[in-house]
Amino acid sequence: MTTTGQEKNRIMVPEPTLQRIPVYLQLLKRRFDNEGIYVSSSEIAELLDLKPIQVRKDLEYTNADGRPKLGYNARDLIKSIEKFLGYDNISDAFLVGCGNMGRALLGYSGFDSTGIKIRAAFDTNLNIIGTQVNGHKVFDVSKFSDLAKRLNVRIAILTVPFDKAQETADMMCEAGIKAIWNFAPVHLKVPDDVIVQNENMAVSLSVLVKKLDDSMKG
Amino acid sequence: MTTTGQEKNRIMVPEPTLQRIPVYLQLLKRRFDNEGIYVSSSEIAELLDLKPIQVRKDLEYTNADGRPKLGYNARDLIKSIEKFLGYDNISDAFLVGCGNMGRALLGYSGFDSTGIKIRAAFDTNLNIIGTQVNGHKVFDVSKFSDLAKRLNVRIAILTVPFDKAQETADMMCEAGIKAIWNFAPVHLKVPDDVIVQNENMAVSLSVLVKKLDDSMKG
DNA sequence: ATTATATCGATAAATAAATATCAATAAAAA
DNA sequence: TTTTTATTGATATTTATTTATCGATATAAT
Repeated sequence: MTTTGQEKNRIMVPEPTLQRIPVYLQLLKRRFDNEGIYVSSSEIAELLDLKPIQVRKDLEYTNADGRPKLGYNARDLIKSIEKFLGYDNISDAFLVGCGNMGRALLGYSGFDSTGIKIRAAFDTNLNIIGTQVNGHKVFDVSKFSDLAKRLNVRIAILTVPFDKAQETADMMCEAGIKAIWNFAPVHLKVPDDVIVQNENMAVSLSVLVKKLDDSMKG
Repeated sequence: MTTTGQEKNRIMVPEPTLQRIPVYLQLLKRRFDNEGIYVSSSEIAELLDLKPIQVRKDLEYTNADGRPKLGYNARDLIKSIEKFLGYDNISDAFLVGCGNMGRALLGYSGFDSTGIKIRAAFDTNLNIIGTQVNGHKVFDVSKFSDLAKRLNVRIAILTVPFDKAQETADMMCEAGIKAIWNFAPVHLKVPDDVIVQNENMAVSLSVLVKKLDDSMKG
């Protein structure tokens, strides 16, 4: 019998909740990260256009501890969420594919707070191998496996063209990668113990265009 | 009484379905776009790790017409989905913020198929105003409103730093923009008739890290 | 011509997620 | 001190989404 990856006696967090929790964290760090500040579910809800009940229910999963009449101590809440998200275990990541999207991610500073550090970048293009891209050294893809194993890297960012995506993913999995952040517009086939998070830009844009289309017609 | 934007007597499409439909289209165009080819819900499901029933139910919303024993005519199915997604009405978009992410999107070729065309880019940086970035002319942001109104542009891509995001969104809404694709890690406050699609990279990465963390511990 | 088979599509059931209700509680106000 | 108020958090309800069942049907095999 195969499980879907979740253990039985572990608290199951709904996917929508899981996606909202980092948003709460971003907000809290930006606007409430001061000594002794309290923040209520209704304040958070107001700022994010959600309902207070939903915020409260989501925060329960992080073991946040609120106080009647006051709300949550913001500092404590931030700590609860960070613990929940596993930010204590800072992880290294490798990026493969230094095209437009790869370069953008290498230059993005917003990941520091997520406990992730892009350690190295890889490509097949001889013209950029050996150079630095946004402060990251670029290696030949053939070195990926060795380095990943040596440094025990578990997270990979996949930003290669779509027709190279599956073979790159295969290579990553063989190198011991357990989580792939996939920007190629392709559904990757990976072993059961590998997690894939898709970032399919064309799909997002399609959804937006469809909603606009509906709202114009409706 | 305010509605949430959906009309009463229009068929309501579940959000998860809406997000899967463009994925089907990508797959079909890439692998089944040939004369007379039939494709079944089970084939599609197999390729995307979904269940046939779900695929069939999703496709029903597009008015796809399947045939027992054979499945769907691929060409017809593609047409159904494209019609559903509103690809007939090709739209222009403006992009504001030519940093790393903005440049990546300006260089991304995968949007052509979604019926969207980035017509111009905008920035505040005098060094790049007037230049070309990935084949797109960069204008001063102060020109956005005029041009948007003149060309009747309804879609905007927001790739400015987070602390400029809300004011940029405000400017866009005043210029008549009705759909914002937001890459800033901020929840935007916009009028009810404006659609926002968030692409919050740090959030996605957090979710991935959390899932990895769980799968290691579990 | 008949039978077996693979599929769709309608309806029903099960599961997951969002929302509502309300008792308990701690702070603030009277 | 007592009352009012805003809030959490437990439980219950409602709504949304996924999954199952099964009759109808068109093709292919016998």
